[in-house]
Amino acid sequence: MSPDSTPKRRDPVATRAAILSAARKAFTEHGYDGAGVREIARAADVDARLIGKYFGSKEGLFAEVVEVAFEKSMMMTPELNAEAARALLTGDDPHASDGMLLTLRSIANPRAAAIMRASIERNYQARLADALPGTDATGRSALLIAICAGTLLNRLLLGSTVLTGPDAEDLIPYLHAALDAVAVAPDEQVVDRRPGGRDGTAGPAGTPQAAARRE
Amino acid sequence: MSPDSTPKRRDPVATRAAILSAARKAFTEHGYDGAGVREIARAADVDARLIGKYFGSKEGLFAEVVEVAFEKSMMMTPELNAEAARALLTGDDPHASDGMLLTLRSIANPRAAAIMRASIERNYQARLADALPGTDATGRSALLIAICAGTLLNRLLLGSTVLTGPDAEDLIPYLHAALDAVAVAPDEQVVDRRPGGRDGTAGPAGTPQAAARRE
DNA sequence: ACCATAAGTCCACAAGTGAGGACTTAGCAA
DNA sequence: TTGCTAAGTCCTCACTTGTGGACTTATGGT
Repeated sequence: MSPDSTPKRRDPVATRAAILSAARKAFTEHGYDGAGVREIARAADVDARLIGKYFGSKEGLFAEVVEVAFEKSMMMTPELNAEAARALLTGDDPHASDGMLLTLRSIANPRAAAIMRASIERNYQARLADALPGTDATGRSALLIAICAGTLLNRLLLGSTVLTGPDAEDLIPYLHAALDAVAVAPDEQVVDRRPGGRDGTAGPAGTPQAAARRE
Repeated sequence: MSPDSTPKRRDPVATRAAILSAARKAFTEHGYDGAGVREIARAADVDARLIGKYFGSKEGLFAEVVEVAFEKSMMMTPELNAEAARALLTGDDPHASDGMLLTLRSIANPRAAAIMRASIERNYQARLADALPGTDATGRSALLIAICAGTLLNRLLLGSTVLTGPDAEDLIPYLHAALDAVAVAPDEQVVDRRPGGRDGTAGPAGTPQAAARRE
């Protein structure tokens, strides 16, 4: 991009930030193994050797990227399950699922997986567990993460035809119900699920089956 | 392994099978990008060039591996959700989830993803949808696959501490409920969920919350 | 003004990748 | 027994990977 005419201004913090930003993009797009240091350096308009200078190694750079990857990630609470289900199945915001995509595309590499596990449990799963009422909060939050990850995997990475097609909207209530089955405090769940209870996709639970399937 | 003393017996079908078997193992263990043709050839005790001869390319070999990867995969029906939840969270059978592992570890590569999507929708998701009562069977089967994939991902690949620990058993009912929320015909679901209905992990649904959470 | 520190650059290495051409030779049909 | 097809082997190519050493030069403190 920049011709070698100007020998490049020296700005350590800007350089570091540029590398970090380019790395975040490259890793979420191509995964840990798929993204090369040269490619990242080129995108950051920086010499490749600087990655080693600033972050020690590719692995060190990855660890720092992962650490901030889940910051912009959408947060989930039991009350937001309806919106979460919709976002997971129709998702438009390109940055909401960046952390998940980064994880899914880098999961094949065991070292990357270890780095991500630690960071996720500390920065994301813990917050999620705090928002969950009832027992087994940590385990249930892990389950919620699993459901979200699996849905995004099937839709965005595998490219499932049903989930990418227009009929994906019809599945929102089912995904919503599945999320509620794990997230919502069990006693509330039972009450709301009664036929004649709250309808459609609103509120916790509410399996919208009453109308459909009545042949 | 075999010293070059004997120049190797010629047996095309056995050679082909050996390559296929070694490739299946390598791909499920290290993913598409992580497994090299030389490594596969060495494991099959075969010259690397033969892979090109028999399968055209690494991609061709992968496609054939994927085609049979979900054969031994455990099948799911709404009635088996309890066992499925247990298997997903405590899973011992190393071959039951081979197809899923292969998928999860190769998903970062777009070409591999395209191959897998086609094969999964044709060989696995279709069968699963046939077993689902009610509407949106295809979409719901995609959702079920997503939940299973996400759980295995979090437990086996990411290495979630809760899911790998001994407390994972406590989560079976929650996962069971989530699966039922998608798989079981909605009307049956509501009936069974009533407190005082069927208990524990048995039968469809049955969120086992009655005992827990009563402070 | 000077100079030491460190930011940025260039070249190189060793190892690995997937793929293909040219060759030897085993196995089977005549 | 003689060929001929194809199975198996060897070597090579062109390329990419992450990392490191040695270098130049801008920058800020004195």
